[in-house]
Amino acid sequence: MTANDPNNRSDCPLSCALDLIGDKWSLLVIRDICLNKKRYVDFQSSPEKIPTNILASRLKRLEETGIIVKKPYQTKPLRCEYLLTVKGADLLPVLQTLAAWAEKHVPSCIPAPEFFFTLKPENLFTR
Amino acid sequence: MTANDPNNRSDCPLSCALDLIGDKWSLLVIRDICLNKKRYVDFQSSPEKIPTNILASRLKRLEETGIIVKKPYQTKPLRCEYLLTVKGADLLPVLQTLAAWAEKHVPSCIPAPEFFFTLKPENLFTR
DNA sequence: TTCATTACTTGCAAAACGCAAGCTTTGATA
DNA sequence: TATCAAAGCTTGCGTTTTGCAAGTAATGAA
Repeated sequence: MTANDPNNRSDCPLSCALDLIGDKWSLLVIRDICLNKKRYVDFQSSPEKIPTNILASRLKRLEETGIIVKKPYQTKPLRCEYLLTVKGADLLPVLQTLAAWAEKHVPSCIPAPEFFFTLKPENLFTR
Repeated sequence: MTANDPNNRSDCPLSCALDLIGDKWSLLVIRDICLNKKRYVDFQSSPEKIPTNILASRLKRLEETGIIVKKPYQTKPLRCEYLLTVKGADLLPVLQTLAAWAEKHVPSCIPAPEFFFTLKPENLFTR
């Protein structure tokens, strides 16, 4: 036996987490939602310039893994917004810790705005 | 202008952090070192079974970015161990936060041992 | 002399990525 | 009415990265 779930490399919580969001883009999409971006074009407008096919595939995967939900906000034409679930909002402390690490150790980065570190998961998810 | 450092996708601290360790394997190697693994074979023995060429390339990159150091512990034959720098040890809180998230939200994972959450960066790095 | 260990490197096929272009639905504009 | 723009994608295709297997070099042990 290798892992409870064959999609996981092992049962280690860290390994399981990285199997879900361990890539270059997923956490940036989640960051964007934390910063109140909701729509496809919003994510595309971020400075990292995520390729459109990658964005589509990440949104799909994050939805499939229950980290975000896709919710219509108008019908003609059908337009959806992407929102965090509780599972997704609970990634905020990870983002904050990682951002703090970079501010301390990566000279080329520019500090995140103060308010980012004051955000709390319970204010971010949908119900 | 896109980013201070052309290797970075943007100047966002999160983006900078992910440019360094945002992949499936890097944080697992760092986890291993936190758990007192030091040598090439130690990393290979972890349950995720990292491919040997990937391991070599990650160790190289982590060293180049100042997250780990490669240090000889014997000369005949020359054998080295990999240790965390301060920069690397300071990733521990990220690992702990991410592991806690997975324990809460990923049903298939098995909780990390208690002591993992009691570790502190200042006890992990070399001087 | 052969075998085992450690720490890698190399080759190659498969998968993922990234860029550009195209498509669909709808509302606005001329 | 014809054209245009916006939003949210999909498709094609070349490049890069990954992952598996095998091979290599240095040394010590049997």
